Formats: sequence, C-alpha cells, structure tokens
Amino acid sequence: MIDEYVARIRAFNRFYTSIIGLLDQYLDSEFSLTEVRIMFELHHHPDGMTASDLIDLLNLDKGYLSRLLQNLEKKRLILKKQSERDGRVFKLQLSSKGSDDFLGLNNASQAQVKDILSKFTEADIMNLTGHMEAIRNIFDNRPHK
Amino acid sequence: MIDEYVARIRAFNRFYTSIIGLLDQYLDSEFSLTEVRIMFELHHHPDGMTASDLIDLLNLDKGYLSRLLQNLEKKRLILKKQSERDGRVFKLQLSSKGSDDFLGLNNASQAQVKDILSKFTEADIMNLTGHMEAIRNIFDNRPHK
DNA sequence: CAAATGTAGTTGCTTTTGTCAACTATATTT
DNA sequence: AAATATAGTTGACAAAAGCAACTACATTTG
Repeated sequence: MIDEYVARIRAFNRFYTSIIGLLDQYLDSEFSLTEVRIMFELHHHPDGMTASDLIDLLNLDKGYLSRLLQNLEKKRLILKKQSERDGRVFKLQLSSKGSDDFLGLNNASQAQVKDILSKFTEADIMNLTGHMEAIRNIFDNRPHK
Repeated sequence: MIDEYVARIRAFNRFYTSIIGLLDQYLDSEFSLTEVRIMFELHHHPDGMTASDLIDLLNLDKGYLSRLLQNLEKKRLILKKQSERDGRVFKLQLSSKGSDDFLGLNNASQAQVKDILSKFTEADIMNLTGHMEAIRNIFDNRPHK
C-alpha cells in the first residue's frame, strides 16, 4: 500500500533530478558546482562564516575545502580574516569581486529558469509554485505524526 | 512580477536538491552514481540498448562509458552481444547477477524513502504525491501555451 | 565498384574532483 | 603544565570525467 506511494515519490525524484540537471548547465561557467555552493553560502551569510561552518553545511572534506578556499582566495573572490578571539579560525567573506561574480551566476541562473517558464501559462506558473511550496511545507512540518 | 515566481522555484530547487542528496547516500554501495544510472536504464530496457543509446540518454562521454561498461562486464553484471546486422554495435543487457544487484540497490533505495515517509501521516503522504504528480503534469503539458 | 565519408566503440592521456591521514598551530580541559 | 581537542593545511592518492586520436565496420557517392 505505502509501497505504491514510495514508487511514485521515487519516480518524481528521478523526474525532478533531470529537471535540475538541465538547469545546472549554468555550470559551464568558470566555477565548479562546489565553488558555486560555497559562494552561495558566503553570499547569504555576509557577516562571515568559517571553514567549519561550510564543512557542516555542505558536507565537504576539510582538506578539499581548504584547497578550494585557497583557490578562491588566489582569484581574489573571497577574503579570509583570522579571528582575534581564536587564532585557529578564519572568517570567510566574498570580496566585492566575488559578490559580483556570484551575482552574475545568479542572474544567469535566474534567466534560465525564467526562460523555461516562458513556455508556461501564468496559471501554470502559479500552480507550479503552489505545489512546490506545499511539498516544502509537508517536509518542514514532518515531525508532527 | 514573474521574477517573484522564479525566485520561489529556485528556492524549491535548492530545497529539493538537498532532499535528493539525502537519498543518494545509498551510493555508499560498491557502485558509482553513473553505474547505477546505467544499470537502471538497462533494467528498464530489457530488450537491450546500445552504448550510443546510453550516451544520449545519460549524457556521457563515449570513452568514459566504454570503460565503465568494460568494468561492468568484468564484474559479470552486463552482457555485450555484437549485433549481426551491424558489426559496430553491441546490445547491452543486465546479466542475471546484474539484475540481482540492481534490484538490491533498488530495494535499499525504496526502503530509504519508506523510512523517511514513516515520519509523515498518511494524509501528508497522499498530499505529497498529489503535489508531485501535479508538478510533473505541468511540465509534461508544457507546450500548450 | 572503389573512394570518401560517417558511425560505434576503444584507447591513451590528461584534468578535475574528492578522500584520507598526518601534521601545525592554537585552545580547552584536567 | 600536560593531555586532549579543534581549525585548518599539506601530501599522497584514488575516483570520476573529458578530450582527441584511433580501429573497425557501414553507408554514401561518383
């Protein structure tokens, strides 16, 4: 019985994976997916984050992250400022070039979604977002059984 | 105006990407994601597919695919049978061991979704699948504007 | 038909991405 | 002060993927 629902959810997951795959083509930018995710997080935490924050949030290996951050710093996309209270940690922030680049990617991604939506009627778009938010609510309110 | 919807859809994409990421933990199997996708396609095309079919369907490099298929063959998971009509092409199929292994993965994945669903009420599950199918319909009926 | 062109798949070489463990430096606990 | 813990770095390596040249077979075209 429940198996029927499981099958339908998995079918949706496969379907939506391919939708998202379509959109991730914006990755033929100069940045890898992981770099974009890092920039995304830094953009949304303008007060600064630490490498450890990113490791937890994005599930990255700390050695790998360390090198990614070195590259981003070499390209002048991020700033690392050593904490005064704790000499082991560094506050990470996008530089203004980093912000510009990130916003450029973000705009491209937005334009791409917009382009796909141009094939839909306005009613469809409203329904689409409605269903999406409904799904999200169901997940977010999960522990209520 | 439309930008508001675009933003909401992108937020959903990020959200759902993380949901799917959770589920793809079943990849700590002995197979890579791409290998599983190949097995999935072969499973769903029991009459056999060619390497070219897989290249188109999964967007793979043909050199890379060639080696993946060699590995799967070495592990006795797939069968390659040269076509009689065209000596260049090979029909690919899961071997019975390949089918067994794939079904094992599939069951694990199904169990994982089931486990997540166990946190939801039955009403939520019904709503969830309803919204998912509604989304899918909107995409599938897209060129109707 | 023979030459040219096209297609399926393979191979060698390289790059990108990611993992693991050992290490340094600083902080915290005992 | 010694032991333990934490943040981040480094070296060595493995896995995943991409690119281009190549082989073998097929199809087209003059």
